[in-house]
Amino acid sequence: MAASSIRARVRAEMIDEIKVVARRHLATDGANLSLRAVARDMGMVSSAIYRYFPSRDDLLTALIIEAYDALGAAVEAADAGPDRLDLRGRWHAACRAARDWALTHPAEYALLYGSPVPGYAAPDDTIGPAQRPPVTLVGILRDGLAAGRLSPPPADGLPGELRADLAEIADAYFPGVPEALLARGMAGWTQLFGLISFELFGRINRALPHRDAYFDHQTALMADLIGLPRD
Amino acid sequence: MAASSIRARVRAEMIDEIKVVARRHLATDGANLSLRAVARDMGMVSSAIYRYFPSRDDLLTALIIEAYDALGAAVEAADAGPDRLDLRGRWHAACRAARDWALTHPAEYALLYGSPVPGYAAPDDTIGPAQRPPVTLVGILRDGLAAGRLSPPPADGLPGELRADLAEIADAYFPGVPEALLARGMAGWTQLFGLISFELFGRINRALPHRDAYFDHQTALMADLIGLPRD
DNA sequence: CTTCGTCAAGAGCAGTGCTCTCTGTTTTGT
DNA sequence: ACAAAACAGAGAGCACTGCTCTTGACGAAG
Repeated sequence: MAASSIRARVRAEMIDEIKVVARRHLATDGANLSLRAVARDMGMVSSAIYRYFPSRDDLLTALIIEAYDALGAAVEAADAGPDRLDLRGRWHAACRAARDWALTHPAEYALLYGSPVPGYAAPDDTIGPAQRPPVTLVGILRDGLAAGRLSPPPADGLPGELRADLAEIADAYFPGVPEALLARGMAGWTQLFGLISFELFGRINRALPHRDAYFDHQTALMADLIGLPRD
Repeated sequence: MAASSIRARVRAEMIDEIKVVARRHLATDGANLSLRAVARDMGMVSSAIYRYFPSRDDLLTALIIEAYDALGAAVEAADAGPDRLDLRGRWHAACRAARDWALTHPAEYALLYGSPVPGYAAPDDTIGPAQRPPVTLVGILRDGLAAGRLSPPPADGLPGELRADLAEIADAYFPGVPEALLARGMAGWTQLFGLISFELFGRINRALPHRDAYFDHQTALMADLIGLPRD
């Protein structure tokens, strides 16, 4: 058993090293990760990698899950910083953390939120980690509502079918959050994703050198839309 | 000269057919376009393609430019439908047109707004067509401002440096549009892009079957943020 | 009628993911 | 303790990719 675990430990270390090298390749060479190049860097032959990952897609999936978790952890840690009642402070901290992580890990961000690879379908293991950032954001709204520092927006503009969809999501992840507020929270999350993607994928105007200020202003606009108090 | 132009015409038709076949491959097989497969479909050998396009990236660039123009034309046509003073009608029409185009041309949309290919840098020819949708959207705000149906938002929250950046963009594309309003317009454009990307790239909640209603509600929220009158 | 530019084909290079077979080592069951 | 089974890595090979270079044929221009 102890002898078995030494083999298992070597194997686990091998898997880790493959992921580290693969992540390095991802950062330098971009999204088209080459198994052979990873193997070359490790002094192995390409077919040996298949002892540890059944296919290239499985290696990518492992990297994706870890990236989701890293992003989620960064956002959660930032949200945990300010006072619980400082809703705007938490909002900005969480948004900035997501952007900072994306800017320091552009290739991994592209892996998560870029165009999906045609043949590749993200397995179910990814959906849990993927939801950590939006759950954190809407959590800020939930806390604000509970503390009475946030009034739910009018729900009159919501069609019934959409309201039912949103209620289902709220039941699963955010019990007690009214549908209209949830919709606004999702709008904030969509905007955050759009802002980061525009900046990272280079579609943003070149004539916008002060990107930090632009980002902060746009996230503040969304905080206004959601109704976070200024205090 | 006439004989020369017959040769040139055949050449132009050849280029067109390559692009048509390539677009078909793009739609079925996804983003990794294979030159050899295109050549095979045309009954040619792969090296013959290089008579017409110096590289695969150049072929992709041609497709990208045409896709930008198609999307831009769709958005502009939709915007031209409603009465000029029906700002909200124009806004929704333009947003829906962008989404419809993306849903019917997912691979081309991914080419435009997905993760950039590592080695590939979009040439300058693309930035003109790429700006047609946002120019159209902000044009709605400009018209509303000129007609007095839209009041510019307060500019007190804008840092000076950001204000200068926005003023430069406004001078180049939207003369007369105040900085704070331009920022809101860009927020709307970012949100539109984020909404479409989330839906198309599958990151949207599976538990949201009524996507049309969701999309309309989210774009209406942005119209509220911008200050488009309800009437 | 010859010359020259264009076109398509073919071979070939370096690279890719992946499979299969072979050898050597390590762990496991008796 | 020893044989059996599992595992790790190497190597060859398949089908595919983008791209280059050379060769031969054809049509337009002088």
